[in-house]
Amino acid sequence: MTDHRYEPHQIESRWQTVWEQERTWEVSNGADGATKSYVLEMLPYPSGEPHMGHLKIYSIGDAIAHFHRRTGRRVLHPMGYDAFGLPAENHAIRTGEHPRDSTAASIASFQRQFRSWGISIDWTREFGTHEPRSYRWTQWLFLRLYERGLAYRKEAAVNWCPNDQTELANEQVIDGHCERCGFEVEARQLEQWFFRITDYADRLLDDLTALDWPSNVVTMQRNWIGRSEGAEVSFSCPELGIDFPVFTTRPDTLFGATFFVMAPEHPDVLRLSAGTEHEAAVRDYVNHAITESTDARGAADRDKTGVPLGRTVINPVNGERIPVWVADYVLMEYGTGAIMAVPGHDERDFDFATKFGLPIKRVVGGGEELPYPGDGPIVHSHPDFDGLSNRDALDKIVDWLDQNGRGHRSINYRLRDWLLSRQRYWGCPIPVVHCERCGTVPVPDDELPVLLPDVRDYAPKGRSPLAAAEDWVNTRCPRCDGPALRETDTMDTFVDSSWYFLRYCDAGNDTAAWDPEAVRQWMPVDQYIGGVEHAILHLLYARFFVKAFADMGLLDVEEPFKALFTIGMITRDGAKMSKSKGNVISPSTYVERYGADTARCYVLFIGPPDQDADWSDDGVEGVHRFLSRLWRLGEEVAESTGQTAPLGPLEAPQGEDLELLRKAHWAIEKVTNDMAGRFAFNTAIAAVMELVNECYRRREGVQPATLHFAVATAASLIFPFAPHCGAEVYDRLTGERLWEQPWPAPDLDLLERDVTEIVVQVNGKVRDRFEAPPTAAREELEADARRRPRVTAHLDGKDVVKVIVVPGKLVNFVVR
RNA sequence: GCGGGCGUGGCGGAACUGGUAGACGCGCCGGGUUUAGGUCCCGGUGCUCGCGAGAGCAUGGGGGUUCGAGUCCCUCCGCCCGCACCA
Repeated sequence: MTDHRYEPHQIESRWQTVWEQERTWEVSNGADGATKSYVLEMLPYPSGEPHMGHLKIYSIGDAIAHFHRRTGRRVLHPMGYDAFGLPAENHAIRTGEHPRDSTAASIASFQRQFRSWGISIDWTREFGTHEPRSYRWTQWLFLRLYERGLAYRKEAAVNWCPNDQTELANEQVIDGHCERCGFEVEARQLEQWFFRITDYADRLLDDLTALDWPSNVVTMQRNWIGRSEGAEVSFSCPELGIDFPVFTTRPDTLFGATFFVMAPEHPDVLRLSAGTEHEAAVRDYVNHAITESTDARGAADRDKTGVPLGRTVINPVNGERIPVWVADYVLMEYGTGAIMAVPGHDERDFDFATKFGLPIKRVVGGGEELPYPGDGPIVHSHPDFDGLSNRDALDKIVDWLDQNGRGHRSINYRLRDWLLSRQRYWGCPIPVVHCERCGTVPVPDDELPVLLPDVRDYAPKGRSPLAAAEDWVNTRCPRCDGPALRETDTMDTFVDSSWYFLRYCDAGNDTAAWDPEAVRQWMPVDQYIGGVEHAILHLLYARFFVKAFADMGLLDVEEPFKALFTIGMITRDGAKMSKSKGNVISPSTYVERYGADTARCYVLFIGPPDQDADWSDDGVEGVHRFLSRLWRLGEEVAESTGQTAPLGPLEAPQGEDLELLRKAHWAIEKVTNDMAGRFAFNTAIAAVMELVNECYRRREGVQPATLHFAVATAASLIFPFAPHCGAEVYDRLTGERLWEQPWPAPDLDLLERDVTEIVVQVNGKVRDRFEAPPTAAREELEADARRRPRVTAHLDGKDVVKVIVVPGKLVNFVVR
């Protein structure tokens, strides 16, 4: 063995310099006929330094990018930063450091580390979402959505985080608490900007079927959109001359409605109770309900509360008068903010009726007890429907309602419009002004970007910190030139991340967000990679943007991410890494100690990439040992064969040569399948380990050309995971640049064996094994198997009832 | 409550359509190289019984289908994730 040591830092910096100087990973927009592949990992939020999750996600993406390149595709693999957002702003509030400065420092650290990891990025397309050259187009796109009526303003009860002093989208409220700081969220009424994502509910739902996404993510999106088919039915209140429509998925149970409930926020609640003996009680109840936290109100297991309004409404199907109540289990945001209550067939209505002594009526047969939510024949309803299955009755009842003008088919969604305004500093300014005379006026395209002004105080005080920048706020109306005020809200950072992948296609464009031709070339993203925590928000918003832009003629794809892969977390000692637990380890520690190739290979080798995996320092050592072995083998073979010459194949290899060649081709096939068919990087690396082990075991017994081929193959196969080490070994052996070599193809003829191992079972238990030609006939195999001494021992004195022969595999004797 | 996933040696994990359970790595045991330690190289290593050939038991528990089940079906237990009064 040579006394050379594997020195990853020298090797890695050498190849990184080559790639940087030769701009190896840059790709132009000029099509050259090769199939394109857009490989994208979710862009990082630059805060502090990259962590293990970053190492994992970019190691995965890079492996895929390399594999796609070497299998003949033109690969776009860009990088950028989701640079606006709360952590940088909170840091500014604490320290006074401008978010721009802390963000720049963090970005520099990410850039340094990505380079030290050797990730194959086209750096010419890099940008941060906080740069004016980038958010100029975020604003431009906002205005296009505004023109189409897809961005609008309305006053709404919003989720307000009293700690962060900002409102939150529904998606950012977790169990009634702020997603970021954990504070309990309150309700507030504010004028807010929304995107009309609900217009796209059906398309967002329907197009899920065409996506190659993990099924749990598809299910989560489907549930989030929450499409329900049913009917809208009008209940009238003749005293006040108002009709109250309700949405129901169960119009078949209309005859079982025994009361009617309105949400506390319903605009007619106070009017209905006015003048009744319940007026004061209703007012108290509503005030209490509205100020209560969404957390407490949302709990499904909480006791039902409510008060009667002292009014009745008429059930359109039977003319019955049923009492109206107000109760907080009815939500204003869903349906019409009022429901018909059918306690016999709905658990919530049943609980309410039981608590307040309201009548409970069965109108669908089946089930032992009420409430019964299942199917069955209609009973106690109307002669026209009684006896029908409830499903048939449902259609007939809706038809009847429709003909009589009392209702119609209807669809409701759980999905709400996307609230995008934030009373925050570090975000993209919303490019509109408010003019006393003209109202809301968009800033003209040629005045973009509306630059984020500098302020002294970042702390929110119930309004955006931008409101303090008076010189900036006071402006002229673009329409009438009168005095006007700038919008001081900034955009949710999800707006930035909903289109960044389009900008990569044409990142340098300063006359348009993108050239449609450039986007046509690269979109959709062929493989998107990211954390499952973005399964709903980011992925749904990005899909909405792409559909909206497609409708405007800006794009010709309808879906941004053709395939999605979600990665599992890296834990330590079984727990999520966090500062408070003190169990954080950083990638740089390991890159410095073992080199980037070891760190990258290890995060892939640790287990299936979509599962959580626990970090182990001993495991890192093992991977480092493997790369060292591969490298030393390369040195040894290069020295003994005289280096820099690809050796020709052996003619008619035999014995150990044949065995090692077979192992090499077996590894090629295995790694190729693991890369192409699935994301089994762990077993792919294991296969290369097997090949290297085989090289060591057989290196004394094979011809130099055989060993040379096997080692070069190992280098070639490890390249997507450990590019520096792979390139180095391959270069030593052949003088060629590995990334320019096509991915190896297995010689399947060589893999065909002239004997296969046959397993012999007796009653399903393995008793012996022997070798036979794969073409051996069943009778022959059975006879051979029967002759094996270890088999006869188990057959003696017993009846062979049946013999199963699977040619090329096994013989099973069934005995009694 | 509803929806989805998972459960395999001392540990991380392999096992593609039912057909040799435990690839690969860690750890451990033994041998070699070395003045020694480390490195490195070779071999062994699921559990129980047995000197041994070997036998029995093993993929969370129980049951089933099958010549044959980690894999399919039923059931129970445990853990994880998502949604959670959406009418």
